[in-house]
Amino acid sequence: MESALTKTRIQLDREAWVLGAMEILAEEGIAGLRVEVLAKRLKVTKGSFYWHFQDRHDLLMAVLESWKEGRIRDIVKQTRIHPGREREQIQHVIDIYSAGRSRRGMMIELAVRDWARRDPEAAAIVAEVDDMRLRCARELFLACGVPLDEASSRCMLLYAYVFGTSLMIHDKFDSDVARLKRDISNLIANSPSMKAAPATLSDPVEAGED
Amino acid sequence: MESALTKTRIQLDREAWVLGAMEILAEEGIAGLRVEVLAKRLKVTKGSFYWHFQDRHDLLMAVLESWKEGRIRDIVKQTRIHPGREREQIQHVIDIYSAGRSRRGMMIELAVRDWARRDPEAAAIVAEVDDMRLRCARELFLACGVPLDEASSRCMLLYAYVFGTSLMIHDKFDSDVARLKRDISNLIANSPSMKAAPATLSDPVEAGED
DNA sequence: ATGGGCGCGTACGGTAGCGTATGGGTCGCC
DNA sequence: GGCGACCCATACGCTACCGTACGCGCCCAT
Repeated sequence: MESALTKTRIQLDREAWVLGAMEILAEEGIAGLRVEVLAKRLKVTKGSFYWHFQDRHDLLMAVLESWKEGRIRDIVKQTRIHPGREREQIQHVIDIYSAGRSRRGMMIELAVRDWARRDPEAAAIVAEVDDMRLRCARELFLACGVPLDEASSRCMLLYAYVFGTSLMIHDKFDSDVARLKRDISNLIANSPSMKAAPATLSDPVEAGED
Repeated sequence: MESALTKTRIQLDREAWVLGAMEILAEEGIAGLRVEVLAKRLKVTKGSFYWHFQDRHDLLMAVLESWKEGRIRDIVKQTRIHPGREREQIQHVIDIYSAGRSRRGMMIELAVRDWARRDPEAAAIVAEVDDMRLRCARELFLACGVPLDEASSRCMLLYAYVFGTSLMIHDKFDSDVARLKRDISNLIANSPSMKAAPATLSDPVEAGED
């Protein structure tokens, strides 16, 4: 057992460092992710850091990998075909991000994408995640009876919207935000070629941290 | 007149510094906008900088102001009502950003928005610009005969899309990018309540640097 | 011609951050 | 009970950057 004096100071492993790094990434962006700052947050010194990681770049790659795996795990969970509930699942994907829900997740998402604009390694990861998400979401549209081309367009619009809306500040613009979000959701997901009636959001499909 | 020896080394003024700052902002983001780096790019030392600006914050505020004015000038130009050409103007607003055109403008746009996520002063500027753009774009929809609520939803979707799509990396996803962009543009701008036939992009409405 | 302000260079102190060197403490295990 | 392996602290050199102090040349007006 750990000595009684160490209290909560359990040994840190790589995963703990990566988790801490995600916190900072969400709050400060990639530029604010500094090893001495991270160490301070974890109540240790960087002597510890350089035991677990070769250098800062090593940490950043671990962060990218961890992020990628989490995103892919979430998206396959959210888009696993539940016959008859596809429309509902599409709605759920839109809501997860575009609603204020999961603010932290979106902050990390935006930080990683900003990072990817200047770092080819981050860009490669984002490309993978985007491709995975788009293909998975398209399957949902296809399962609803939407033609391939239209399905591609709609899920592309879907993701561009959820990321883009998180970049905007439109407090003053509209009085009825709920209506706005509902209308936009319909513009994205309501195809005339869809068989089922538009879903009005019943019980959540599955609870993802995403 | 300037001495013949100074050649191109015209005296720097605030505007020249702000223009240089915009360049760096586009390439490196707000975190990379350092006064010594900027001075080096302008072939002077920071001794000059601190003559024109009180400190780094002073420069950043000037950059924000300059950006705001440019964005507002562009949007009012692009959305000044040309009777009968409103649909075309909407299309133009979409194309300006979502097409690869004006990459530099979008880089600055994204850099400022990333900046605004952590800086209240930048956030206030972005809020102003967003509000202006949304209202101007809505006027175009209204002029096409689209009802108010729907016009609000569509122009909100429009801007969220153009910013969001610039954050994504979807090279592998679709083979026919042109069709994709055209389809999405139609999803955003083609309302059943619009009187005119869908525009197919004739001559450019007006050439804005935006 | 000359004095003063404008525009910039030089030099300095201070902080933050990266990576390294090295030593020490705490386990498990024989 | 001693020996590694593991985990971390301390201390150091180095670079980048901020902001300040100060000095110097140039131009314009008197």
